Amino acid sequence: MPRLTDARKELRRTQIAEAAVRCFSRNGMERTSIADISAESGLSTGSIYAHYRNKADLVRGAAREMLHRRGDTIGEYAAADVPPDPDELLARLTAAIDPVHARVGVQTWSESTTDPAVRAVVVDATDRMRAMLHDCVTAWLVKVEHHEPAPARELAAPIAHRIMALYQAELLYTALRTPAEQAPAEPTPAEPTPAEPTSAEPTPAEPTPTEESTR
Amino acid sequence: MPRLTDARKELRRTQIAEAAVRCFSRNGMERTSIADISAESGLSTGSIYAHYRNKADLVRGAAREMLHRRGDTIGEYAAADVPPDPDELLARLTAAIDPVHARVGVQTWSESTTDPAVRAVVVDATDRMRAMLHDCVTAWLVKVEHHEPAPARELAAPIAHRIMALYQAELLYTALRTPAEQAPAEPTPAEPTPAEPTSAEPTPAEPTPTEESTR
DNA sequence: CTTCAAAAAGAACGGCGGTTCTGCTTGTCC
DNA sequence: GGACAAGCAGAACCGCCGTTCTTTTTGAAG
Repeated sequence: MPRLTDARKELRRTQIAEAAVRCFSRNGMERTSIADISAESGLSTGSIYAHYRNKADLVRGAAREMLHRRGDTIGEYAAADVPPDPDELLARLTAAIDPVHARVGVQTWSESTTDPAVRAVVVDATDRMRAMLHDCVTAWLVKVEHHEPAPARELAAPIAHRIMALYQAELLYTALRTPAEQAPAEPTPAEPTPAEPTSAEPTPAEPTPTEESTR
Repeated sequence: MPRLTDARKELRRTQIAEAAVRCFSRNGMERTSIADISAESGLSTGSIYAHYRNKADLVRGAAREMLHRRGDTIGEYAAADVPPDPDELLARLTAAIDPVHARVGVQTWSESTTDPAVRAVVVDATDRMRAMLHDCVTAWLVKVEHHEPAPARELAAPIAHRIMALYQAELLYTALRTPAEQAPAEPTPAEPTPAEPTSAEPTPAEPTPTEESTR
């Protein structure tokens, strides 16, 4: 049966998921339409449904994709050969934060509030990452601080929990601080920007209010 | 001009805002329709628009309402006559967390990602609360630890920042841990629960997966 | 190279939901 | 207590968006 080869199919899925993440970062999950994701991914609306059952499934897939990618990135930063002390560890995690992922990450938390499937993904990723931090801190206690391995694991647990909490707060601050950037001007053939016909929102609101002040 | 008296009008606004918060807690902001809020508040769809210009305005109002209420609650807990030490302070803040507000709070963060007006509200509330913590910690340093007032304020800043971060993480954990409860069975005259006609979601998903495991 | 089912494109559909409109009702001011 | 603008209810409207259907293209297998 001539289907797409599994590798190619998986490629399509991540292609769509990554496009979705970019859209979410700009407009939020619920405000992003399938049409938006189609345009961003270069596919058509119909094709999306060949790879994801529906929008909820896509959201779940995109969340999983993003969290796994972030987990990998963080693993690299955190698991140096010589274990960093907790402050240094947190500093590295913080430095690795990508604003786009931070925004979508926070949106994912919000979605977890409502959708059990997304919550499962988020809770799993969180547990996974906390476990990694736990190992990391334990290694530091043993190799650098010369603790015994057994009590070290006990001591490491609350420290890892704390690092996790501070990291999540940092993620939130990044999401709040960074303004959502526009889509990178699609190469449309004509139309030299017809001077903004309508101002879109009936609520004028402050024109980008109090930018900095959370940190 | 016979309008409603200002007090009464404000009453309606908070009535609507509180109903909105309850709906948001159950279904999320975007999945909540104006009709839902109408039903919850006991008003009609048309009336809502006599008090809020549109849904975005309502969301902003509800967010402000909830954050102010939370700020007040926290102020009471935190500002005891004898200043608590940082650990005790955090413990009190944590104890005061209401699951409903936690969920809507996280949703508010997510909305800030997209809507500058909501972001302004959130950032303002955050700054306000951090300032309060700063005062609180400073008071503790001065009155209990017998520091000089001037350096105490310097010392208090990073501590307040940390307490804030840990509190926000705790808010997130509460939001992730607590399952969204159902609406409290409207007193509908007849219909003795006709055995759930359709299961609403095409994706069956796990029937409430891995409940606990985040903390 | 041919074949054939799957994948892709894009139009079409159906309904949900935000907003508005039309009378009826209420409460405030004189 | 009356009058009149407002609040209010509920129906009606309209556009958007998730999903599906139809047709065309693509690409793996023999």
